Amino acid sequence: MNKTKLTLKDVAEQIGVSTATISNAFNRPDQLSKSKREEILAQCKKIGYSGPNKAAQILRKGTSNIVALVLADSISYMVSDPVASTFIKGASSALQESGKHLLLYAGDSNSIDDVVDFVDGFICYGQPRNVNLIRELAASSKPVVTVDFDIDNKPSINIDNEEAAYQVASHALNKGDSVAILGLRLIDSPATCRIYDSPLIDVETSIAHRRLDGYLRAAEDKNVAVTNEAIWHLPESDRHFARQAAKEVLTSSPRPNVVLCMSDIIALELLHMALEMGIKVPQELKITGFDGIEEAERARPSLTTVCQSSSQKGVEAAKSLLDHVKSKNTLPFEVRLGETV
Amino acid sequence: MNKTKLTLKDVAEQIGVSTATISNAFNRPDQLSKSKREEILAQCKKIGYSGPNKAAQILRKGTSNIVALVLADSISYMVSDPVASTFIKGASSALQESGKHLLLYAGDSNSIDDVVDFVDGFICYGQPRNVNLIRELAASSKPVVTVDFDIDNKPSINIDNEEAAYQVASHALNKGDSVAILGLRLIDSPATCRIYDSPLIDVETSIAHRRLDGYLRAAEDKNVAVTNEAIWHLPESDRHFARQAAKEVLTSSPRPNVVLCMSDIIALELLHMALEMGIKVPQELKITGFDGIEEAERARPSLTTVCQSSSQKGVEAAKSLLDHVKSKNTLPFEVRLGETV
DNA sequence: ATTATTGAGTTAAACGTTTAAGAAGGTGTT
DNA sequence: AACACCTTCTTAAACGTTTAACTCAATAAT
Repeated sequence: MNKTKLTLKDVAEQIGVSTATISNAFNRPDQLSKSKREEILAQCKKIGYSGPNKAAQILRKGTSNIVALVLADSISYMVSDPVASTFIKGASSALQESGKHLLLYAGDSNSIDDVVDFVDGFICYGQPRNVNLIRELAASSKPVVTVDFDIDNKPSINIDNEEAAYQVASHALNKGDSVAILGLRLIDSPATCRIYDSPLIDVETSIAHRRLDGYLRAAEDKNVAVTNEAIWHLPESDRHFARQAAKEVLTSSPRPNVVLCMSDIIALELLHMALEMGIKVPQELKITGFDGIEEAERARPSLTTVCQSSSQKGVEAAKSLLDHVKSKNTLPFEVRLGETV
Repeated sequence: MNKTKLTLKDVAEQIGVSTATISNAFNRPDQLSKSKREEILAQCKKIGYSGPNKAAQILRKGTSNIVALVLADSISYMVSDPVASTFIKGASSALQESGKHLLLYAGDSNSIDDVVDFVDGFICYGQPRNVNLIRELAASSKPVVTVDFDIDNKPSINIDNEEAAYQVASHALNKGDSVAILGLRLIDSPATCRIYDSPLIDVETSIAHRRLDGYLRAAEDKNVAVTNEAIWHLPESDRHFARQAAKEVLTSSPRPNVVLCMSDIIALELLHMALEMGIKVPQELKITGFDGIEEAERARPSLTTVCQSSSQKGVEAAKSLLDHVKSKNTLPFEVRLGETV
């Protein structure tokens, strides 16, 4: 309740020891006799000194216990997307266990240099709109781990998207012969559209392209032709974008009998619209999703999809950052056969 | 690309001016001739100095541009709850506009003192498990704004929960005569249960109690008796807790024909279970929710509920913090009549 | 009895800035 | 010509810690 905040120096004077001793009492118990330490700590409590100022510690120690979570999109989007928010869950709980704090950072802002000086590391989640921004981080001396994309050989957490896409597509294509693909962020367009011959973006780093590769390999294996007119681009895994794409796909003629969707959100929206239109699933239309969110399992008919544990990804990302493990980390996935194929 | 990070001092020496001048070039353009400033900035860019170290700035200036969002529950829960995550959306976008960063802080951890030294302020969202922790913050010199609860006369963002509850309950009670209430965090129990005569918690601060007051006033006005056996406590607005409570309510005899739920998540779960059991809504059972989430509008029959804008709450909370507005801020709400009453 | 070794604490130099106060020179007023 | 007044820049003291290097006894080893 004092007017001005107590400093370590004040406290040292009052107790009658050096500042180093106070500091050690809080940070390095081995540098001190046990009795003195306890005495000091007790005195501090009495005086009302709650420990060394963190801002000063950050400067002096060069470490803050703060980890930045750099999200590809706006925080808005990320927090509403079940996959992303589950990831945040996992990451935050793992970090919290290690006493780290989580700074939420939206990749669509450009003030990352505001924090790079004091943050302990970066977890970069999801294909960023601006790859260069991440490259900048990677060039800093701070540890970086990427999730759901790959960059500059930094440690990264991912599943084998190509193989997962291949497997789930293969199931659907067993019983279908004309296919459409609802893809995610394949080209540079803010709206839902067919990709036609627009140039694909971020082909080396993005999981969307790994999934596309898998779909196409499956199609090839089954001798199903896929033209660019059967491939849609959605700028985000969002209900509204999905709804529009679903409408376009379902009203296109000839209507495909297999639709491969790069997220469950998209697939579910397609499923609902198909049912509204009286299309029988899976008899007339086979649908696959991606991610394995809860809602996909609850849906009727239940969705066929690739299950991956977003929260585990979060945990692994945090661990990887904290342990400075430099290796690539490929997590397992599982195809869940629902009633939509 | 230098081995060791450049400091402002290094740069000053290289350019041949004082450190103050460099600092002013970055922070106080008015202290400098325009030409000199531009020259310095250009030189800095060339040398590879990206600006004053933020950790040092935080210590010296005593401000960090970081705002802590203190969540009542675990980050896990908050991020999955549509209401909370929408709030985070709003808050984060408003903060971002002002160049502030968002530190996510889970109220169930106890390391708040780790950040109190350098954070610029606190937004406290939702009735905290540990009110004393928030009191501690309130006692610090940093600005605090609370949302969805009230403490120590700090600025707070809220709707008139009592009135809102009263209004929505009144609609339902027009056509019903026996009532149950599915409440949120009314007593100190980690499980779903009737409250019977357990002592209510946080009666002065919690919105759950304001809502309960509203429900009870409405019931009184309609001459409907409400015993404590008709009031359930749920520890969280979670599907699983809701499911259990729904089951208990729907199988209790006599079964109430009005159920007032303190969140849409709870109400929706009740609705689904009722439909599964073949109970006709609203003919045999009237249901009201609270919050006005998207899913409530999409449901069939659509939910009757109190609509409040969580994202606007977020924006207002951020503004209130940034502008140091000390006044209480009561936001509007709106009762949306769905097909469930 | 001398020399190492250890334990407990202190001294003082960082960490990288910001900013009040001051100096030097130029411009305008009387 | 003397004075006040800007403008532009510099000096140096904070901001609140941590930690390597040092001192001083006391204990152990030879």
